[in-house]
Amino acid sequence: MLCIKKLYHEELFQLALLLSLLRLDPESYLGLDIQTIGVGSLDLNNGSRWHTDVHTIVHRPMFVHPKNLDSMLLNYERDLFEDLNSLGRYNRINSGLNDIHAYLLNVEESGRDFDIAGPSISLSTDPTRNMTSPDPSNSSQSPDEPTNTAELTQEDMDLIEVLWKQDVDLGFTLVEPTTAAKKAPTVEKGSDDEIEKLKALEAINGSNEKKDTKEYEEPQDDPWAGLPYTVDLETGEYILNSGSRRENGNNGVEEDDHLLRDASLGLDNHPLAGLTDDSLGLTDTLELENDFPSDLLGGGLLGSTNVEGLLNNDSLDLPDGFNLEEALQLVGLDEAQSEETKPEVKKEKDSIEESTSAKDESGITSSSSVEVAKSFRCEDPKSSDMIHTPQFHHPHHPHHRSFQGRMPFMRAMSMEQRWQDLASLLSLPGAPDHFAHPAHPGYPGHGISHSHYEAQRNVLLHNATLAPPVGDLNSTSPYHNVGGSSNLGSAVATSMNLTNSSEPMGAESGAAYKSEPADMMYYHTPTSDSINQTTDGFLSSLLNDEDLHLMDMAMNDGMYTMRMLDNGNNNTSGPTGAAALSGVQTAGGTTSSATGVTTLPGVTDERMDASSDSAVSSMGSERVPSLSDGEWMETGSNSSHTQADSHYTMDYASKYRMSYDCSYSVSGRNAGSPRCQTERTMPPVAQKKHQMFAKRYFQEQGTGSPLGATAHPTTPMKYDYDSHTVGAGAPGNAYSGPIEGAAGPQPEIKYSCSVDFTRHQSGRSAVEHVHHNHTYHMPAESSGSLQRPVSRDKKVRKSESEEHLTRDEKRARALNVPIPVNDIINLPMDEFNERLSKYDLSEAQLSLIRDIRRRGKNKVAAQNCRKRKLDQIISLADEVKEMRDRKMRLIREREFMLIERQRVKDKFSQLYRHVFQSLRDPDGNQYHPYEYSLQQSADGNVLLVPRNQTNPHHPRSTAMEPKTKPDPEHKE
DNA sequence: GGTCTGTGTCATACC
DNA sequence: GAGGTATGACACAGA
Repeated sequence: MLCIKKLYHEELFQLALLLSLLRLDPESYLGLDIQTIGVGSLDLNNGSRWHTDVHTIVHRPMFVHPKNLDSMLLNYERDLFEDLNSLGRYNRINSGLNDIHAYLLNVEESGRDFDIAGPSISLSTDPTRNMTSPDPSNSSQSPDEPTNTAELTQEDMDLIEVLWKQDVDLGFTLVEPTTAAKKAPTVEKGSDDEIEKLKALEAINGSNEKKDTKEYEEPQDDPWAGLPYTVDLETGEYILNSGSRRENGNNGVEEDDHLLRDASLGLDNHPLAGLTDDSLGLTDTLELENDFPSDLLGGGLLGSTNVEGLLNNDSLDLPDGFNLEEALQLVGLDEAQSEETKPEVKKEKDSIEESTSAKDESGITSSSSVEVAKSFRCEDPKSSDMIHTPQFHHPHHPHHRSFQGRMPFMRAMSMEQRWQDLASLLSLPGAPDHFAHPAHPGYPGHGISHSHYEAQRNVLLHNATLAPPVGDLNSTSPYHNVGGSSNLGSAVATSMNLTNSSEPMGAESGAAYKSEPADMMYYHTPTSDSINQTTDGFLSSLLNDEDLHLMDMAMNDGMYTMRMLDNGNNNTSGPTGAAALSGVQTAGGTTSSATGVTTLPGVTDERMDASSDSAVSSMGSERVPSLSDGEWMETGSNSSHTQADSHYTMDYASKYRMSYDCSYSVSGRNAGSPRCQTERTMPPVAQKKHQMFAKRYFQEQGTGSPLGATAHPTTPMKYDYDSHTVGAGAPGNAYSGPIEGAAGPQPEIKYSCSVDFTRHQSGRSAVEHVHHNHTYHMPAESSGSLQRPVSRDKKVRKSESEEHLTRDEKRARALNVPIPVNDIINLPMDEFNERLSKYDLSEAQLSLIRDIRRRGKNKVAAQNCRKRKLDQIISLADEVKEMRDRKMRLIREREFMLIERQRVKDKFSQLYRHVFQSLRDPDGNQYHPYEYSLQQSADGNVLLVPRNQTNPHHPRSTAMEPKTKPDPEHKE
């Protein structure tokens, strides 16, 4: 309760300063003040007393020169919040208020009515002068404004005198002359030097407490928080207001002093060292009673450097020498680190900070007339910090955290609320009815709060040895809803939840959080054809907007484009996808359809399916110009290339789509791809056998048979093309079919008629499949009139086509190799040998044929290999991104856990102090924190272990008197 | 003219 | 061992 008083006085003091500065009538403000600050907990006997008390205190600043009030206020605030030792200095500054504390306590304990004169006495040793010597500057006040000092002097003087005497009679230690003297001048003179005098006073007090402050390891921590104490005005020492206080005398005071100082010391020595943050908002007694988280707090899970190192390490435990960033840069993920990792967290912080700042600012600037508030906020950065009290809750701001340490939550909240109150107050400065706080219409004021407080106090006082818990401070005010560390944790949790929940749509954090949906989209898009087809741009946008930004930039034109193309082609592999095909596929398909050869759906499907391979299709697309120019297609190389591509496509598709595409996609993005799904439908038959089967099947089926075979989507197309061309062209007629067909269903077929070699080749494919023994010279003649138009075009381009001949094709032409290069390359071995056996080939020819076949095979293999590499890179990039996202999630979780740990630490520290301070030796004295510490044994008992006792498991072995406390009481 | 990219080819290893 | 495949390395052409 006294702590509340302390805060209360602190609040009042500043509030009074503000009121004085604003020329407000303290008398009219009193009720408002009481309700605003919620001093119901301060109600000793009845509310009216506090009114008077407030009145008295409020008048104190009136002795300050009004001209200096502003600067004084700033200095005061600065002293309060700037210095890390603000608490100690604050105590010094407010020693006069502490005097009031002492007086109030004395009065309260004495059982007599609390009266106004007591505090007045503490404020000034020369009340007469206070009353009779109003500050000259007060004359500058508006004559309409009430003269507060006059009121005080008129009414209070007598009371002061009487109570002074009463205090003396009751044994209350009067204000030390020096203490009074250091207040009196400030109050009396009201000169321009008041600021300096305040400083001097601080210095004086500082010298008096130098001994004490130097022992504070963390002075910002108020060791007296939550303790009933008074300030010995003679010695300046803090006197614990316990039942043994008077008995112990100065020894007790010193004991308490040490104890309180050790409140942080003990914690420092405790596994929770460093946790001296005395956040009053945390002290919810009920929560404390359910918590003794030493194990948790001492656990190294969160604090382990392993985790930190792991999280901070971008290498992700990659092998030595592996530069992830370099690798990421290669795949375009490098910059994502800087854009998503740090900025993300930073943005998250900043967003909260900005929101809180905006909130505070809005609350402050709600009244434009609050000049003081503005100057406060603008001129004094500390004040600005003070205004941003909600930021203290944010764990991401170390300075805020530290600030939080030296600024109790209640106080912080009070400051903010005070501003708001003042803002509201200034809106109706002259309003007669101030007793209902305009800004808090629903605020109950004394009654409820008081009763609440009383209830808790009574409960707590059941244990006479227990000091009033710090935590019940919050019970009387709504502040605990705002400033508690639990709220801190919850706020963070809320923040986390918000950020998590808003990840897909978050603006700031979205940059990082969107990545997960993006991942989902990205990884899961292949599960749907429609998505693949329609979300190409969507994916790109997502990727661009998020973590994949750079990756997308790096890959969208390459890898992803290929992938999209792959998907697109794959999507077009269906019956309806023919229109989407372009280049060779489209040409072939349209040609086929244009020829009216409606028996080619399978063919079209095959070709499309054959082109479904991304790498091949892209390459095939690139080949389109060459294919379309006819010259390239005209020669055997054309057919060779086409079939090579087709073969490659088919080969790759048939072999890798299942075995590679699905298996290599580590990230699983292709797991559900239609391609793989389609591929899965394919029986895992050996490709070579499959191809052979296909070819033989067509051969066996004859010209008309391929339709059925080609209609099967999984049928290899390597030779289907030739087969269907035969079948499509003219079943049963090797020459009248695709080759000589007027419509020329296939480009190569159309062009193949014009050139002898090509004719042989094209005719070969048709003839040989059917008759197995048709010279490639025949097709030209046998092509008949149907082939003439085409052959004319081909002849025109003949010279051009020769330029596009591959080396092998040229060599083959030079050596008059009777077998088309395409066949040389793509024919199965047995058939290839069969073909070879049909010709009487020279050694050079045979060698060339075998080299051509080898190179052709190798070329396809190289293409497949490259595509495989590309896909592997993409997969790795996806994995890297996934890992990065996971890392970010873990970092966020870790931050959250750290915040939670800090919150629990705070609770524990308070609990520790609470329990330790409640312990009494047989004589009723408190244990010295320097000498004892609370530790928990393995069996759960809380032990009071001497500090020189390092082993907590054998506390009784020491010379000191370790005490085992039952858990129900002390584990709380 | 240098660089980059795509492609073909060779050599090699492996199946 | 032959054939096919995979892959690194190199060369070349084109942008």
